[in-house]
Amino acid sequence: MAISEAEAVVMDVLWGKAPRTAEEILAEVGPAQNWQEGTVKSLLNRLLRKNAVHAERDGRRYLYTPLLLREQYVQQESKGLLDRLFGGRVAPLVAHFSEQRKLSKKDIAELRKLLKELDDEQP
Amino acid sequence: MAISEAEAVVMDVLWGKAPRTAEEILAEVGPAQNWQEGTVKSLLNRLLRKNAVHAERDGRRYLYTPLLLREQYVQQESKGLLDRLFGGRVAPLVAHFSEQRKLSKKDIAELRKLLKELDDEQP
DNA sequence: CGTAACCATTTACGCGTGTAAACATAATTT
DNA sequence: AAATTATGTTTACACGCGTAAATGGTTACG
Repeated sequence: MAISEAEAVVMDVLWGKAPRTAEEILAEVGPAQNWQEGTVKSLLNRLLRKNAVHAERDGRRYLYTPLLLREQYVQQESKGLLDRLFGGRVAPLVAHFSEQRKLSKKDIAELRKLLKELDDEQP
Repeated sequence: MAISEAEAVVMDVLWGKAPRTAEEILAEVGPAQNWQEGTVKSLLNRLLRKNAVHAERDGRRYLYTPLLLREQYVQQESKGLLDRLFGGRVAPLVAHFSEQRKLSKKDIAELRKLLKELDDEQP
């Protein structure tokens, strides 16, 4: 089953550094998110049930490690959006942002570089 | 309030051609989606409540027209994903697909053309 | 040892969603 | 006019989500 947005916030912490305790996760995410302890615990339990994280006992507490990889998650999410909105193709997405003037100088420079690299790979 | 995925399917029909009756929408979307009549009606009502469509009486039925524009919706959705997963920037998204080898020849060609056009615009 | 502190697990609750069945009402057909 | 059809509106219901309170079980401290 897919992980929800709130759950993804917790995953993000674990992707940043793992393993972590619930307390550490709360410390990193609680203030910004305005979450209580119970909220983080619930999310962790749901992630456990979804096999997105693994918990290992460490004394009286648990250490949580991500099982779902960030790459996998990003892949699913982006592919979903691409399929739903752009016929599964990347160029129309970029065109969309281009039309909205949402491409920064930096984006454009990086895209150029990327295309050049693709050239070099496949001579 | 944001429109849901099922609601977006209905919007898609209306974006394709409007105005439309509920029956026409069902005809276009029912088979693929395995939806009954009631389902489409419910979704239309929720879209009405969210001010995403407008309904105009036409004899005994209604003609539905989109109020929310496809552009707006696509913008919201893509920006959301970009912000959540790629720090709000387009290039990393493209890089991601590039790494996953999900860029088609056609994509690459189109991206090239797009970048060239950007060049020409801003000489 | 009894009790407080610390963690985790269970339970809760309102809300949106997906999916319709029921119901209401006006128009058409018999 | 009665029955049927067409169409929209209301109600339903299970499920996931966001958010947390309540409960339960250990360890630590007085």
